[in-house]
Amino acid sequence: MSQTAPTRVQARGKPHHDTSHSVETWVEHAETTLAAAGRKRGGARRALVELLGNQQCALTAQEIEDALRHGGTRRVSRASVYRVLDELEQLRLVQRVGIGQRMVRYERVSNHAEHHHHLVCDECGTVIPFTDPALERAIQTLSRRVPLTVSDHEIVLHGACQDCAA
Amino acid sequence: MSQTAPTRVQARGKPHHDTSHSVETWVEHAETTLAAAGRKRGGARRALVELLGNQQCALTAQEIEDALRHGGTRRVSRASVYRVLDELEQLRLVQRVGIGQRMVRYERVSNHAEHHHHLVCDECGTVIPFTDPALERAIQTLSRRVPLTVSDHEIVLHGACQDCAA
DNA sequence: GATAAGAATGAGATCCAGTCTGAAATAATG
DNA sequence: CATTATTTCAGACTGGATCTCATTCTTATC
Repeated sequence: MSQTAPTRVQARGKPHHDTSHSVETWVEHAETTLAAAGRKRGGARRALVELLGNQQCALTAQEIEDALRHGGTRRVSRASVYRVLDELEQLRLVQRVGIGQRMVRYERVSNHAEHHHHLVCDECGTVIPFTDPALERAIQTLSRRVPLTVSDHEIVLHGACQDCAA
Repeated sequence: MSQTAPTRVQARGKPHHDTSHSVETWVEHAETTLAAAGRKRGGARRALVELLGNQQCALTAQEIEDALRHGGTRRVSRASVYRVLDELEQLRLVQRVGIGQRMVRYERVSNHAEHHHHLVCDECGTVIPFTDPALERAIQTLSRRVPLTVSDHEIVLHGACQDCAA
């Protein structure tokens, strides 16, 4: 199991994750895919893609709207946030994460190396990403036996984080 | 992997699952727990407990309200549905299931033998329960290594069901 | 670089699952 | 059956998400 820091909106600028081994970053991939789908390049969508590209973990629409407003980037209307998120989801660039909280969260679809799941503290709501190869193998095996053409999976562990359990 | 029928609101009457090996049914356990918590026995709560006891899988609040209205049982107000669901969740008799759809779903907390997870068809929204011991073992092992006191977990496989994939 | 066609965006109305409130009904107890 | 606390109901309200449509921006073409 490897694990990174709790969810927080990343500042703009260079992505914090290591992309040196990738042929293209998620942002590049997203823009290519969008272009291939015949989309024009508006400012709102570009700002959103850039923001999502810098995130380590899932954000709510609210967090995205606030981050864009206060982050120095252009302000983006709520309608655009949801519309763009839907488009990106359609193109499999972004996925919804249903973490049991009230609000839906969104995060970019990662390449295999970055694929992760979530730990959720039911006390304070903190979301922590983790990865576990053994779990992924179990899911792979299971997916073949199931009466569903599996395209995706989601795993959430609920409990009390170290601060709240203390 | 074992698997049961797609989610559907079960008719009232005898529970469809096999309880012959249990010392007490979930409904009995729920009523005992409720009584121990000093609760009186109102009609709305009793109707809800009975309905949930007959379900194989998670329902939305809407489905519960409709099932009670049309199922011959007494009508129960929306406020009561949510209130009772909250109480039952508090007492660990019911758990929320965040399946990625808009609405939250609720299902009774099962004994170990009945513990299951969900397959969701992203086309038609059908929810199918499944169980997988290997997956549970992987989760068990993982839970010990994680910076969270794990109390629960949730696994959802997304994809296209046999009807929709065809 | 002007122009036209259509895509992208914003502001605000609208929807709806879920929550809250206050009054009325019901259950437990003596 | 009277008392008292719990339970329930109807309906108002909240807030995240969606929809509408007028306006602005992109891009293709000239």
